[in-house]
Amino acid sequence: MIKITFPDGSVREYNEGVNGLQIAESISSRLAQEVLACGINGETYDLSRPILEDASIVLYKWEDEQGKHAFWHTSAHLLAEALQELYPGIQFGIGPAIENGFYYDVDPGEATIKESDLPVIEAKMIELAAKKETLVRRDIAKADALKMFGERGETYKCELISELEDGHITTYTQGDFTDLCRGPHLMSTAPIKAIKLTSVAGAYWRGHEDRKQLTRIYGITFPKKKLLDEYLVLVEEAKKRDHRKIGKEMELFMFSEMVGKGLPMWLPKGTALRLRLEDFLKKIQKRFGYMQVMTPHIGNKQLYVTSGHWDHYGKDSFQPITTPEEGEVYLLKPMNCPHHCMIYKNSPRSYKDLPLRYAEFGTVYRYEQSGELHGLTRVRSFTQDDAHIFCRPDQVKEEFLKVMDIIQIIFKALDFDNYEAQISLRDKNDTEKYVGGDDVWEKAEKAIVEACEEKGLKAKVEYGEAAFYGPKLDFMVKDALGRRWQLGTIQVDYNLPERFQLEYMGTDNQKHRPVMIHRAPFGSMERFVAVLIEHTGGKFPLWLTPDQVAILPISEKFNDYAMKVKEYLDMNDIRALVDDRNEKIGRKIRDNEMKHIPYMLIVGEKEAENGEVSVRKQGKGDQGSMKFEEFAKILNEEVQNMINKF
RNA sequence: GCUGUUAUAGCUCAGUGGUAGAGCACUUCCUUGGUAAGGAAGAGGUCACGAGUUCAAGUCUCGUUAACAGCUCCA
Repeated sequence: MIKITFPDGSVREYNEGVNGLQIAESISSRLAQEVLACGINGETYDLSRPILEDASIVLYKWEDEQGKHAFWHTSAHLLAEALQELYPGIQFGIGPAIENGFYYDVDPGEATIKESDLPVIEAKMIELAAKKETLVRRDIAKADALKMFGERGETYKCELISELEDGHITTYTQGDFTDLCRGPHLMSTAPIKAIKLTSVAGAYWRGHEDRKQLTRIYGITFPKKKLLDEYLVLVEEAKKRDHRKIGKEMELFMFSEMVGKGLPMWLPKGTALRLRLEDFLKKIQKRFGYMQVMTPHIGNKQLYVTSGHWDHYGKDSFQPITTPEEGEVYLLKPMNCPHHCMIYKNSPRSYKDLPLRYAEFGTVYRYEQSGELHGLTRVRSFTQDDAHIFCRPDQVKEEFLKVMDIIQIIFKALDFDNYEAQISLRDKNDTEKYVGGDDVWEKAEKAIVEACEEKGLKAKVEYGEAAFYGPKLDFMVKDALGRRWQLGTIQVDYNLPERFQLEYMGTDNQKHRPVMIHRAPFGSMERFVAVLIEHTGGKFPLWLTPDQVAILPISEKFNDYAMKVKEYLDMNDIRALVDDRNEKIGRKIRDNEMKHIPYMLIVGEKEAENGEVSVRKQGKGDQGSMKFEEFAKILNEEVQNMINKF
């Protein structure tokens, strides 16, 4: 007998070799129907896998991440089984469960799999799932695995097997399909009731651009059709928050083929929004001792040769600008740091001057690969809310912590509470990619890790994600569809000061090298506004929104009074518009609600006589009447209260 | 850059080889109203661009450009 401990602490005894399903059955038949996988001593097991020793158990259902994971992993195998039938000779790469569903990377040889083929594959999956085939787990010796997959011509699988340790290799079989797989899986394909293959795309084998591109098929499955329908509605809802769609509807920004791809233009309303954000950050930066600077949009090529950027990105950048002068070469600036280094160098610095914090909303130009461009989140010209802090080595941590404070203030002010922090360090096996010695890298990496610890910030460490000149701390936020985007970033850099020979005079009357911190709390104005749009669905906070007030005359007779109110609001720094269309009031309310305008002022005979406005709050309806001067005062107070919190 | 998809009126979209369509938006007229869509009329398109097939192309083929999903990349 073995002892099984349940999550509530209770202990039951079972025969050795009992499995998760039998344990579930011993509790209730309902549970046995719903359970998908189980956790044994923290490791997820198949329900049919025997338990051989005392263990703690957690039974996972659909509601649990582990349950969904097993469900989708088995779905990936079901997809593969269907593909094997429909495309004889097809080769398989990997097919994991992901955050929402699963995918399988396949090499269909001569055939191509197109989006229009997906319904056929779906139908085959449904047909196979209806057979309720059980999944059988087998241990297999490495040599046998290589032989078995080798005979089938599965070169991708063989490559994977060759890297595995003998004695730890398992396969799963359902029906005629056997896959190299660690599991865990459902007991059978029976629970898979609703299937949607969502897209087909290319994906490089093992993520390497220089290896073969396989065909990746994405899908999602559910135990009930109703859940699939709900999921599809959710996705549709999320698409309505797409910043590209809202940006067009609200006239915030545009693109033009004539101007060029990836080159956004800010329309008046979008500009109003962006300028507010910039003012907001400038105010905070002033408090933290920053000084604004401005630099040109181009720089001499030599500047970037010195910084090292030419070596790293020259070929993949907008190409050099030549002039009528022979041999004179400029580059469109892809970052602001070299310019700021030159500002630092403009005069001799003393240890007493440091830290120096130069800030600039600097527009930069990067030739991103065409397939990478994406709305405002990935563009070829964008404005960084950039700053470079030049400090003494003993000031690095303190300065780093202060930048973290600024980022926290901003994220809090705009309700970005679901961010993830990522510490991006260098890949120690590929030092070619980086400039600078191990000692400075270690110092810089240590500074970031310590700063995060000190702040109690839970950050995920990613190796190989550092910039070529230094490690960084990035703040990632998800968009409407769950894609992660890097917004705020802080980077510690010992290298550029070296390359530009930056110096300051120390207390010892000797020259020393300052440390540079690069930071951009928004990341870029473009990307930040994009994510902000998707988070708010276009319902921006009152202090930020382009149009704060819409004045709606009951009839054309009151247009003059409405204009008078608007003029007063204009004078009081309130952004208002008059809807003077020849429409009924109900219509004007509807249209302006849909434009996400926070306040509507309805004016008719009563209001015009008394110098009043009838106030209507977005989504909240009629709020009663008041003098328009009073409304202006209240609105300005509301804005002031919001801003004072920052 | 790569794989797949798409491009028709300002916007959302229908149009499967034979005269270019709808709803919304827009303009004009009627209506002058009280808290989420009043009525009528009108204007608006080199069907992304360029070749080709065909008696005939928005529709089929090829190329280009741009956009969308994903991969790769992201100073």
